[in-house]
Amino acid sequence: MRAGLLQVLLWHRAHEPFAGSWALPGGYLERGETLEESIRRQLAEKVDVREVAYLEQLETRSAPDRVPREWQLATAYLGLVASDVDPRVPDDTAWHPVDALPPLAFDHEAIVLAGRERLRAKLSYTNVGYALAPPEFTISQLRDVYAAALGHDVSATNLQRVLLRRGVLEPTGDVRASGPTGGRPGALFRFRTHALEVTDQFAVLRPPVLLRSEPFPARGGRL
Amino acid sequence: MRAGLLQVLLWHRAHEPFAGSWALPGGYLERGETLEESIRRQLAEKVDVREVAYLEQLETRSAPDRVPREWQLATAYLGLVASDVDPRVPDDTAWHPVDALPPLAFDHEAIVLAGRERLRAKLSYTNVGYALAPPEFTISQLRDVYAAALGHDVSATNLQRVLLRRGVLEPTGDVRASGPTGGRPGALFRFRTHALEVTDQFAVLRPPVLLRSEPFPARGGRL
DNA sequence: TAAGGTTTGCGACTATAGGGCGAAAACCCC
DNA sequence: GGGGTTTTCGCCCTATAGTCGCAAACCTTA
Repeated sequence: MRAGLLQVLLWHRAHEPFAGSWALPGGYLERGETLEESIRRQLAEKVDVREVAYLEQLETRSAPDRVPREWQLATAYLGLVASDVDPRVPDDTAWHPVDALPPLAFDHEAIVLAGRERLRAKLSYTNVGYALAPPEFTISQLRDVYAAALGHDVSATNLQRVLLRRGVLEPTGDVRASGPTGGRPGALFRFRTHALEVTDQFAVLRPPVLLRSEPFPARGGRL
Repeated sequence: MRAGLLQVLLWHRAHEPFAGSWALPGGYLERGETLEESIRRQLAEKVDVREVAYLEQLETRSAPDRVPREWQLATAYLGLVASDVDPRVPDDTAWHPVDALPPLAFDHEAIVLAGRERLRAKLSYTNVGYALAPPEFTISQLRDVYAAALGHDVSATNLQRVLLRRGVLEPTGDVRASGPTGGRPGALFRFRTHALEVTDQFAVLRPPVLLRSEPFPARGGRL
């Protein structure tokens, strides 16, 4: 996430198959390694990205023809890097806006799109935003992050109200030092926790409320 | 799903490791096979279940110690069988209520619980119900199915209103022939489609409504 | 120091989806 | 026809969130 756009880190493939096209970074699992450990290792070793704030398994893809003349399964992960960190990446890799992908190798385009959908959904009902935003931020900054990820405008008023009511954000008490182009400085917020939390409220068809203790709190001796 | 309870089909293991305990049905992937094809094959061949109305990949588990003295990955799937079908299963397999699981082999307990959570979540914002319910049903029957899967009481009134408004259910026009213990016969409904559909309304932070054509539809020349 | 421009904060209003409840309707059995 | 049971339906209430507009706070420039 940079330059106001949601971006993916891609490798430029030098060898067949798909020499010349772009692909998601990845590699083979080593013995005794967890999938997640492997992902983190590949990211660190191969593209020197260590600041992955969130990592989630997407899907294991098994179509027999996904790799030409080979039978190969791949497990895709979604990894998020905050908008304020800018890891130096090797020459053969580059960030690409998700909205304007070059031709991708294998089934990687489907994977990227699936990842974007997953991210968009989770932004709605979890606090994953913590993985995209800087440690502290104004609501406007956060709005830009959400807008980039969601792909449409977001109302700062609404964003603030929703995330505050859910207890996802908390004010730091500070105010941003200097506005970018003048204007009232914004209050700073942070995500209350940097671990994934799900907003329960989306469980429709909720369990009935039974013990409503004190159904009618003493209302002043009406009888 | 039978007897008003959410149930899982389990194998009784005859050999080590975990001889004597129960396990999820499964097996090895064959060359050139898709994971989903493999699952369907295993279910058909080994436990003779062919009526899987819904199949969804859960997660690929890779902990190195999940299988003793071996390194083995497994991809778990969630499969749903409608409450009215009762496949005959071999002697070494049986349905178990998810709420009262026997000790399970490997990491299968975690998988079952993950599957239940996934199901519960998807019942809220998709039409997966079609995979659990009979082709036609009264709201009460559907309520029982939902209650079993969700693990808590469900209001028939509410269920009907919600699913009708979402356009998930449609009335067949018929009425159930004979009530079980007398009482008013219920109207019959069916799921409008038996393919997965997601209720969009849960995307909070929706895109702003721009072109509100006809903001104030001709209200009778009030100046 | 005052005016103008810009951004942020916040409250008021509205819309809508869902939950709870109770009365009426439709059936069975006696 | 009366009593019991289940279903249906309407009404009311709440919670969540989308929209709007004005006031507040800051900067720059005259």
